[in-house]
Amino acid sequence: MTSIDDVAAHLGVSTATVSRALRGLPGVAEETRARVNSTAKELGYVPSSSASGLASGRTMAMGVLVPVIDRWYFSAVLEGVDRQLRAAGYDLILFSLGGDGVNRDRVFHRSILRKRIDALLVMSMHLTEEERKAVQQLEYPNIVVGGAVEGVRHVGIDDAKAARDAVEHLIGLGHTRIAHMRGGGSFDIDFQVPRIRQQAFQQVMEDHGLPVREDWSAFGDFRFTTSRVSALALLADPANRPTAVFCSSDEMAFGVLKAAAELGIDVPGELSVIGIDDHEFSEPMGLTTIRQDPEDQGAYAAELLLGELLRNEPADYPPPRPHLLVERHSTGPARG
Amino acid sequence: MTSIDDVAAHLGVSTATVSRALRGLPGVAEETRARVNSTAKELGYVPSSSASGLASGRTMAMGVLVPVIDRWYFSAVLEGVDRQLRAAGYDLILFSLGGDGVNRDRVFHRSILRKRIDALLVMSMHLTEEERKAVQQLEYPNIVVGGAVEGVRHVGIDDAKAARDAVEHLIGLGHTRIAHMRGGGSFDIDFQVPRIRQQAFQQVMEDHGLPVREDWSAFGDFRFTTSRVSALALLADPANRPTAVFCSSDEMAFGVLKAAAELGIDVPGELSVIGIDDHEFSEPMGLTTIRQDPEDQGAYAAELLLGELLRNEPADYPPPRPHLLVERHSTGPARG
DNA sequence: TTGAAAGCGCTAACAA
DNA sequence: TTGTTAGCGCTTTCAA
Repeated sequence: MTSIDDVAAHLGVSTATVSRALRGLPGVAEETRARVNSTAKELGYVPSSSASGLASGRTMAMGVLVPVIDRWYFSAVLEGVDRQLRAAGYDLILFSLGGDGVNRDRVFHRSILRKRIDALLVMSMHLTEEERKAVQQLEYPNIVVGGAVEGVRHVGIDDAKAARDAVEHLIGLGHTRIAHMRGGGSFDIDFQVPRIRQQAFQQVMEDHGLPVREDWSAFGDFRFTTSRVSALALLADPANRPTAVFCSSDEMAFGVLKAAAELGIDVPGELSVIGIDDHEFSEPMGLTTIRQDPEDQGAYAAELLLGELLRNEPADYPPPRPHLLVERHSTGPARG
Repeated sequence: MTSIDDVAAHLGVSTATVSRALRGLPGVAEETRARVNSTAKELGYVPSSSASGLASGRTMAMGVLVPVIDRWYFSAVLEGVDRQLRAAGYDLILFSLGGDGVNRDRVFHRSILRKRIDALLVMSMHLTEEERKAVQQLEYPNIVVGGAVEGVRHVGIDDAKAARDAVEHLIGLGHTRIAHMRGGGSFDIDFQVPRIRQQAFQQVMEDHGLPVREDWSAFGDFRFTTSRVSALALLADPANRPTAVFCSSDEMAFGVLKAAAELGIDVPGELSVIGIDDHEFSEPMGLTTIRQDPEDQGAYAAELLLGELLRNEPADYPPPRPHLLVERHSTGPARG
C-alpha cells in the first residue's frame, strides 16, 4: 500500500507538507497543493484511518447504538444520521442490540468503549443503571434520540403532547368511548415512550371527564400483527365497543384498521382510528395520525454532536422536535 | 486514558505480555493472565482500535454499503450482518448512499477506500463501471447481497426461480389473465432484481402459452403508494381486468390489495394477488407470497467474509439461498 | 514464559 | 511556506 511517505518521496517534499496539503490546511502554496493532490491520486494513495486516528486522537467516526435496526423509526433515524455524517466526512459505526440483550455486554465493553468513535448517539432504549453510567462517563459527546434517558441529553418530539393532541382530536370529533392500543409489555423494558403515551392518554381523558376503561386498554406491542389480534377481540362485540381507538403507533393503527375491515366495521363511520408516526404506509392507508419525522431527528442530533466536535464546546440543550396532526380518512365525527 | 503501558507498569510486566494475555494468545502463564485481566479491568483499560489497527494491519471492522437503510429488505439484511459481526467481535461501518447518488463519490473515495475496514459487503445496487472496478480491485474480501453484480461474488435467492414459482402458483390455480406489478423505473438504475423478475414473468407466461399484455404491466416502484395508484387504474374496468396480479414485492402487493378493497373487488374471489418477500406485514394481511429471508442472507454473507478473514483463503462460491411459497388467503382458483 | 525494541503511518509542535 | 522530529498505543519479531 502506498503511504504518505511514498507520495512525499515522489515529490521530494516532506510528509508534513503532504499531510497539510491533502487535508486542506492553510500554509501550503497552491502550486504545491496541486502537485500533491495530483500525485496522491496518481499513486492511488489512501490515508490510513488507524494511523491518523492514532496520531490525532480523532477517529472521524460516530457510534450509533440501536435496539434493533429493522423497525420503521430506527431505520429512518439512521438514515438522517448517516446523511449528516457523510456530509461531514464522518463514518457511522452501527451497534445493534439485535432485539435480545445478549449482545449488550459485548457492545458496551468491547466496542463502544474501544476508543473507536468520537461521539455516541443512542437510539431510544432503556439502559441498565450500569450502562447509563457508562454512557454518562464517556469522555466524548453523546445524545439520545427518541425516548428520553435520565441524565442524558435528548432529541425527540414531545411525546406527551403528541399523544394529547391525538386524543383531543378524537374528543373534538365528539367521541367519548375511546380505547387505547398501547405498546409496552416486553418493550417496556426498552422504551419510555409507551409509558409516556399511555399516561398522556389517561390524563387527557381524565381532564375531559371521560372514562378510561380497563378492558379498552389493548396491548399491541407496537406491531401490526399483535395489534390486529388484540383489536379483533376489542371490537368483537357491537353492543359494547369503542367508537374510536387511539393507537400509540401507526403500525398498531394498521392492525386496528385490518381488524375493523375483517369485522365489517366501517371506518370512519362506525369507528375512528388515529395513530402516531406518519409511517410510510399511512398516507396510502388514509390513516389520520400525528406526524413525526425521525429522519429529521437523526439529522438534528448528529448535527448537534458534530457541532460539538468541531467547536469543542457543549451545545445548548435541544428543544423538542415538532409534531403535526395530519387528518386523513380514518377519523370522523362520533355517531348520534 | 489508561494505556497498555499503565497496565504493564502496574504489574511490573512488559507490554508484550499484557497484549498477549488480553488477546488470549498462547504462551502466557495462566496465573499471569489472570492478574493481567483483573488489573486491566480494575484500571478500566480499553484498547485503542487505532493503535492495534495500525500495528496489526487489521481494523476488526467490516464495511456495509447500502443504497438506502429504511427499506424492509435492507434493514433486515443489516440486522443479520450485524448479528454475525457482533458475535465475532467485529464492528460494522455503515455506508448509505441515501437514495440519491450525491454521496457516491465521497463514499467510494473518502471512506470505503480509507483503509478502515477489513472486508466489504455491498447490498444490491447498481454500481457504475468505475465503482465496480474499485470494488473488484479492493485488496480485501468483498461480496454482494441481493441483486447480482457482474464480476463480484453474490449471495441471494434465485430471483428468476422465485418469480417463476409465484407465477406458476397463479397458473396452477387456473388463472390466465395475469397482470404484473413491477419495480424498475427510477430504481432500475440501482437494481438488477426488478429486471430479472420481470423477465421471468414474461418467460413463464410464454412457456405456458399465455398472453403478456402491455397494459397489464403496471409500475409500482417497489412501493405501497405507487403500486396502489397503479392498481387503481389497472383494476378500474370490471369488464377488462386481470383475475390475478403477480407483484414483484410484497409492499406492492399491499398496494394492490388496498386498491382492490377501495374498488370493492373481492380477494381472492374476484382477484388473486401474490407477492415476493414475506414482509413482516404479509402474515397479518393474509398475503400469499414467496418467502425469502434477508436476515439469513446477511448473516450468511457476513459469515462467509469472516471465514475468509480468519482462514485467509477464498471461500467457495455460495449457492443461492432458499425461497418458499407461503400460501395464505390472497390467492384462490380462477372463476368460471 | 517473558522482555526488549522496532516499527505501523500518520499528526503536530517546533524550527528553519 | 516547508522540513524535522517526536510521538500516538499497540503488535510482533527476536532474544533471553
